[in-house]
Amino acid sequence: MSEKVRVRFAPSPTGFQHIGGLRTALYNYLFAQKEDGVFILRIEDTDQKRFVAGAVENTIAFLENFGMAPQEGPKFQKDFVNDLLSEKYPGIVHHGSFAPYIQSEGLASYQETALRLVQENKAYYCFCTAERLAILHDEQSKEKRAPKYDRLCKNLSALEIKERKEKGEAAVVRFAIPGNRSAIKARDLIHDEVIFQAETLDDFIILKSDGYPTYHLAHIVDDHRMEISHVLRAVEWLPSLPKHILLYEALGWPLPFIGHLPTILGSDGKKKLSKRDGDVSIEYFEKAGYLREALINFVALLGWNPGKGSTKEIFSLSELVQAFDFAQIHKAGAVFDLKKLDWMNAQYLKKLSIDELYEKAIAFDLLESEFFSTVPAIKKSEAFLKKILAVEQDRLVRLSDIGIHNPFFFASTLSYDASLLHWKDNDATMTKTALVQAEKLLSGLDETIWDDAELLETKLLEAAGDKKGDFLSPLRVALTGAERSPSPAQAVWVLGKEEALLRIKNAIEKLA
RNA sequence: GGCCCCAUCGUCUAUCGGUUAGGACACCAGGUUUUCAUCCUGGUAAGAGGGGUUCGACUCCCCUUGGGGCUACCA
Repeated sequence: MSEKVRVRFAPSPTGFQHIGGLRTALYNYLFAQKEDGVFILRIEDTDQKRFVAGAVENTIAFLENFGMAPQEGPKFQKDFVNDLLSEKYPGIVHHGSFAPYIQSEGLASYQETALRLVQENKAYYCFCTAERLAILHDEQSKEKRAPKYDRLCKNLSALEIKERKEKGEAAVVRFAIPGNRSAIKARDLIHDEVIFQAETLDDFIILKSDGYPTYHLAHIVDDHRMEISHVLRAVEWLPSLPKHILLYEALGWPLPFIGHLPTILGSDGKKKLSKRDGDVSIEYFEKAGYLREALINFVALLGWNPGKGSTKEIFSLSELVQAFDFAQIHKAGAVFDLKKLDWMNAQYLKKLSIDELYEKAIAFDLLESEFFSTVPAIKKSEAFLKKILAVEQDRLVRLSDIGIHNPFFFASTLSYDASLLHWKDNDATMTKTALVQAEKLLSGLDETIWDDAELLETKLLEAAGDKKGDFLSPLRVALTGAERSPSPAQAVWVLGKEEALLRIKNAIEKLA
């Protein structure tokens, strides 16, 4: 490949980024990095009706947050190159020498291209109303024929077109499917050769009556203008590939390499992932406590794998760049399995240092959660939280799990049934003996030992001897009041001398 | 209806004509452990069906079946 690799992620600003968008962006980014090419963001906002305010800003932030900042595209104002944007996108400018990167900012280029096709007799104006089209489609589907435009407007005279336009009749521009083709052969990076029947193709609209282009025209004009070398997009586009090929041919432009990515399916294993499968937005997963690194890693493996017999599954972004190769991209769709995401997220959480984990937790706004709203300030301190994190790290699946499984660490008083203190069939006397012994041991320990969880563990195990359950179980319950909890040594370490001893004393009183 | 795509354990997948079909998640059992979790060991579990091609097919071809996508002045 001698030509420079230039790829683009081209979402429309119709909502927030979702799992499928993350993967499309990721594969494009990985390929660009791998080939030392350019990764471009382009906004396809040619549908005025579906425009969602804030979506462009959200998309830019999304790519930056996930470490996939594009080299070219719309950017926040701080490092702009030129600012040709209308007031529709305040605070955003074009970054790169192929501006505009937002389609609504360059309508003239699509209109000129459409006009050129009309002049060359490869496209034509159509004045048919939505009503007529609906009736036509109804008739055709009743006769079980494929809905197809009947070309009523195809041979309108120049004069008639002029008159109707002057009368104010709305017109679209339709591409005229050439009649000299029986089949259209396409070469796909992932699907290899795909052959389409030309006779099934409709004279599709390339320019809408509001002057905006449709996707079909717009993306081709821009991919050509931006010298895009490879297009990696969702497989939903595969059926319209022959239209695009015909457009490229009519325009006399070379076709980029095109690959169609497999679907990401919902948990039912059938339909493509959608809102029906719970929220699929990236924001939802971030709020649920999944790490971006884990999300990237997980989504990368949905439809791709390193191949060559590799069993590696944990990949950093840079490792993905190294391993990426679209010869290994799958054709079949992949089910989004939340359980495996949970596992992967837990793996990432375990790898972090306590300081890193703490930073993630704070960035996650952990302390603003409902659980922490009732926690006293002293137990929201950095020192205390880091102890909690150290104890919980191996048990965490998501950041949102922090604290909630061990509420007793945050409570000021414990409420539990005294019978819980007894180890197996032990009676009250034995339990009391164990707790008194523990209290004696702990109150006699040197202050420095209290900061050392491992040493505390050693001391407690020493004292327990071969009667671990008899000694440690009552102590654990005395400290936590819970059937399940971290170990007594960890509980003692987290709570500190004063609170630990108080809880043991309360437990002894419960037995009296 | 038409067109197009797809098909290995429940799920993600390895295999690119010759393997006891491998790994991971999930699940089950056992071990470590004072409980929970982590961790370790083991186990259950797959080439949709039918034809070809071939000395030999999960692998190549065809058909069937099943699933999905597209079929808008949405992308």
